[in-house]
Amino acid sequence: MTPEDLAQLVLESAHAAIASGTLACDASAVPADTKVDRPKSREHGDWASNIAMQMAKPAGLPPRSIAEAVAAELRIRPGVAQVDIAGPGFINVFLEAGAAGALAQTIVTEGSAYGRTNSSAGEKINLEFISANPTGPIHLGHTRWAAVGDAMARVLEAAGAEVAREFYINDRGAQMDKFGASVMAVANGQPVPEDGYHGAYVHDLAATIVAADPAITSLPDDEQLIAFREAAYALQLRLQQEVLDSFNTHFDVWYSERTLHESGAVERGMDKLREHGHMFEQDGAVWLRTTDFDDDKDRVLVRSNGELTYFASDTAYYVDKRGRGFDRCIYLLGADHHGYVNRLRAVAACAGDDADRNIEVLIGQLVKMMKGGEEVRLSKRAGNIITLEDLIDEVGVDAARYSLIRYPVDSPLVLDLDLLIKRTSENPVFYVQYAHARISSMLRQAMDLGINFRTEGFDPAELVHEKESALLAALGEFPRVVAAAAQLREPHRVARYLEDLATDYHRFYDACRVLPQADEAVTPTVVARLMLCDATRQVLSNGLSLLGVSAPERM
RNA sequence: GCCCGCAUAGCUCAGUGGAUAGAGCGUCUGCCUCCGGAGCAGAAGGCCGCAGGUUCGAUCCCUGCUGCGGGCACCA
Repeated sequence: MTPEDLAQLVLESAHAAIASGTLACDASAVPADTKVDRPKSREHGDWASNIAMQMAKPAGLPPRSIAEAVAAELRIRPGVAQVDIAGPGFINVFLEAGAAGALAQTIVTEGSAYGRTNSSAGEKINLEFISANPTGPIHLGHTRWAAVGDAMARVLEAAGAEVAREFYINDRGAQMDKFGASVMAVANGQPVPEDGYHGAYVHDLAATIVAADPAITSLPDDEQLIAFREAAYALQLRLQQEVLDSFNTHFDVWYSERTLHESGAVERGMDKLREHGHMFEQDGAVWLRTTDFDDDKDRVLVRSNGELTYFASDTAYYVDKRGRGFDRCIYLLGADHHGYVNRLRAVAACAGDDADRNIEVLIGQLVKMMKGGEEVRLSKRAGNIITLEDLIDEVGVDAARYSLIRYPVDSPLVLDLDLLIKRTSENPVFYVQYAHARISSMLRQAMDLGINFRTEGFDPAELVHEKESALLAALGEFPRVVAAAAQLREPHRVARYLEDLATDYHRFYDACRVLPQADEAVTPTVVARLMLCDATRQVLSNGLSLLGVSAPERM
C-alpha cells in the first residue's frame, strides 16, 4: 500500500463516518484531498493523518471526536492493522506487514517508472537556462543552472509535464563585434582592444581559426573582422555545447537571437505589444510602458538612433515562445539579473498574458569555489574566469552536479573542492552512490548463490522488522517527493530524499542480515529482504537519474 | 535611497502550519571470525537574528527592526 492509497482510505473513512451518522457534520467538511505523513517517532505508527484538525473548523466539532469517528472506520479497512488517536487529534496508523511490504514488489515491477506521476500533466513548459553569451566559455556563474536547470527539466518530466530545455544565444549586437575584434587582434599579434575580451581562451580560439584557415589574416580588415567573428562564434558555441554535453546537460533548442530578427519575430513581438496599447514614443525612442505592471521604470525597445535594444529581443523572444504553444515560460537567472524579474513579468503582462501563470522567473544566488581554505579566482584554461570545464576536471561530473543540485538555489553556495574529491561520507554524493553499489554487490552475490528472488515466492508479510518498515515507508514517499520537487521547482528535494533513503537502507543493512550464511537455507525472509533491497536500489537509481548523476554498481 | 534574497548546533546546511527542530563535519564513546566499515549505534552541542501579529497550534504565514549578500543603464 502506498501512502497515497492510505490517504484515500482516510478520506473514504471520513465520508463513511458521516454517512453512518457517527460523525455529525456535513460532507462538505471533508477536504477534497488529504495526505498522510510519516511521524517523527516510529512509535506513533507508520503514517499519521491530521484530517481531524483540518475538519475541526468546517465541521464545528472538536478534533479529537472527529478523529475517533474516522479512526473507527479506518480500523475496519483492509491492510490497516491498528489506529490510535494522539495529541490534539492526530490519527496514527499502523499498516499490516503484508500491506506495507507489498510495496517492495510494486517498485521492482514498475522499475524505472516508479516515481513518475501525472501531478504536473498537461503543463507545457519552456525552461530557459544558462543562455551564456557565445563569446567565451561556460563559467562558474552558469554552472549552478547547468546542473539545476537540467535536473529541474528531468523532475518536471517525471511529474508528467512536457518540457523544452532551451538555450538562448546572444549572437547579435556590439558584443559579438568586440569578440571578433579581440580574436582578430590576437591572431595578428596585436593587443586586444581595451573593451574587448582578454581571457586566455581568446588565444586558443585565434590559433585554432588560423590553423584551419591560414589565409584569413590576409583578408581586408573589414572582411577579416567578420570572418573572425563568425569563425570564433561557431567554434566557441561548439565548445559550449561539448562541455555541456559532457556535463550531462542537453538542450532541446538552441535559439539564436539572430534568427529571431531574421524570421520577423521581433516585428511580430512589437506588433503584439502595440496591439495591447503599452508602447509609446518619447525623446525619439520607442518605449514599453512596463510601469503599468510593477516595473520601476519604463524600458526602451528602439533607441533614438534607430537600433533595437536587447530588451526588444527579450520581448520578442517571450512572445515567440508563447506562439510556439508553451503556457509556462520559466527563466532561470542568476542573482545578478534579479532586476530583470519585474520587467520580464511586465513584458508578459504587456503582451496580454497572466504574469502569475504564463511566466516564472527563478533567481539563483551566486556560487563560489574554495580550495585550500581560499576562494578560487583563477582558471587553468581561461585565465581570469573559472570555467565549467575546470570544475569537471577538478571534481568530476557526478560530484559537481550533485553538490550544485543538493542546495536550494535561493541561498549563496560555496563549493569546497577539497571536500568534493574526498571519497568519504563527508561527500554526500558518495554516500548515496555507495548505498547503490552496496546493494548491487549483494544482488550479484544472490545471483551467484542461485537465489532468484523475483520469481521465488515473495511474501510481503515477512518484512516486519522496525528497520524494514522504516525503509518501506521511505520508499513509499518517493513519488510525492518528485511531484513536490516539480511543483515547487526545487530539485534539491530529490537529493535530500536520496540521502535520507540511503541512511534508512544502511540502518536496515546493519540490523538485518539478508543473504544466507554458509550452509543456511534460503528462507522466505531472505527472498523478501532481497526484494526490499532491489526496490531500494531501484529508487536510488531512479532518483540519481533525475539528478543526472550516475548510479554505479561498483565503486 | 528603492527592489530581491538570506539569517536554524562551533562550521556547512536541511526543514513550504503539527507531536521531543534534524543531517554532515568537528569533539567524545562504542560496533567488523559475518552480505562492501565509503557503514552503523551513542554522547555533547539550540532564545530557529530581535519585536509584534494571524492561528487550536508558527522555524515556516504577515508587519516592523537589525545584520549579510545581490541588483538598480537609450549596456550586452
